[in-house]
Amino acid sequence: MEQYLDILTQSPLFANMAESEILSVLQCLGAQTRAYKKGTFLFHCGDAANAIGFVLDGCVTILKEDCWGNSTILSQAAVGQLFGEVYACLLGEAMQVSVAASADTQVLFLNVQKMLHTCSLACPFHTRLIQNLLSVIARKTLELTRKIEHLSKRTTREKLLSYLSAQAQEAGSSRFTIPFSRQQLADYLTVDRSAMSHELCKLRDEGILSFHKNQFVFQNPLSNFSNL
Amino acid sequence: MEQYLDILTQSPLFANMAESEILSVLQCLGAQTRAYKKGTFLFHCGDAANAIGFVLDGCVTILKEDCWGNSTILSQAAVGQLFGEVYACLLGEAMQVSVAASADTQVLFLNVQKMLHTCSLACPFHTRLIQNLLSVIARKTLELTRKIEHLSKRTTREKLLSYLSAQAQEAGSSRFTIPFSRQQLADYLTVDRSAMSHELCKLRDEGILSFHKNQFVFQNPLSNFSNL
DNA sequence: ATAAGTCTGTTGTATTTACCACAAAAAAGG
DNA sequence: CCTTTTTTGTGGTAAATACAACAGACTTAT
Repeated sequence: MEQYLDILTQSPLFANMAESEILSVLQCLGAQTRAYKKGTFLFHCGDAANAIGFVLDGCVTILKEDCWGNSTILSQAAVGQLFGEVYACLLGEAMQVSVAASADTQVLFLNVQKMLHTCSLACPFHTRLIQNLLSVIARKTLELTRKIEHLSKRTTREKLLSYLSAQAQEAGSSRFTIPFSRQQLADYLTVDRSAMSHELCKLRDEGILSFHKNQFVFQNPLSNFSNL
Repeated sequence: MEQYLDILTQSPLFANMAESEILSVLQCLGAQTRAYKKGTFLFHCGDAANAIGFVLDGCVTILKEDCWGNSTILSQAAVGQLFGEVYACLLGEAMQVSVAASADTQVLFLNVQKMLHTCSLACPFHTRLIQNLLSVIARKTLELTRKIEHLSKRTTREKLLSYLSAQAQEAGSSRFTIPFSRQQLADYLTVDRSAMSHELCKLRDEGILSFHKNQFVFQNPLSNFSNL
């Protein structure tokens, strides 16, 4: 496990924990590592997960199969990332997704029940770990909520303005940089890239904003970025 | 607090806890009740919340104000429901929403840090409470993820099929009932009601599904509802 | 039973979007 | 420096959507 310590320490799940504390808590949880060949399934839809998966090496794909057999890739978890953390916190909840190894993969499994119950008296790092887990899931919820806010808008224009406005608010300035390319932004907002590009240019021509690459500036002098 | 016990016991946050245990844990957390007049703000955008709000009486509105001053109602929390639980788990995270009382309201505040740290040795109900909190947030994440799956589809037809297919999977049958009226379903999928109604009838005319009120049946004999 | 109100399906039209193809600009690589 | 690849803006067209308006079915209240 020592070989993976640099990956573990960078994960928000082990934030504010020393290397020795991480190793100690892993031992205390009886965390298990398992290897999967590329293409094999870690979980099938309908399974009940009771452990968080931490990708130590390789990559896994989270995918969904609808009732016609079509499968869609929902997301991927690369080295250092978690998967199944939501289901692991919901005992008895059947997974509605499947997880497959998209490369030869090493996964560390962390049992949430043990995390909550085992030796909480003896091991002070437990509290930290639980707090980190809460933070990880809460942050995910926050991100999903924001995304839904944008996706809930009807038109491409409204989705764009909702996203850009939120980015400006977060930056606390009418000048801000976004972490997406045009195609990535279109994917995030689930709109057509060229239609989005078209809207962006219309907004520019209307004098509402200007942009250069990933840097945007809201022009409207009425914009109020104080926390009203 | 005893007068609110029937409300508390029904909340998932206090699931599997006896009335005496709930009272005990509230005392142990030093939970505070506060009253708000209709129309007053509990939190403003930019504030940092460190406690979960539990609505004992009345109702609160969670709303967002964009940088042009337009405000949108995101959701409401009625009696027995929680708000701010996500921000309370993310210490130092500035709220991007505001919370206002939409009626004269009584709110019980539960400090998450105390929940994680205080007297975890002495009070065995702490573990239960933490597990419940994890479950509440994890379930919310799950619901948001599902909604995003549907909203991410481009067309009304695809959104409908995504939602209905998921409902059928959940019911484990091609015959299932949905908890929405047409207007509520259109709002959930953020599409136009009449356009959605139109698509529904097209799907019916194409022999893909049939429906009566809120009861739907997928007709396609190829439908496979096993957990493949 | 009647009336008022709500929910749902239907239609037509203006608007918006997706999709395609393409060219200019930028970035990456040799 | 030139070539190759990627990214981005632009235009046209077919398709999908929003919007409004309305009629029939169904509910609820009187």
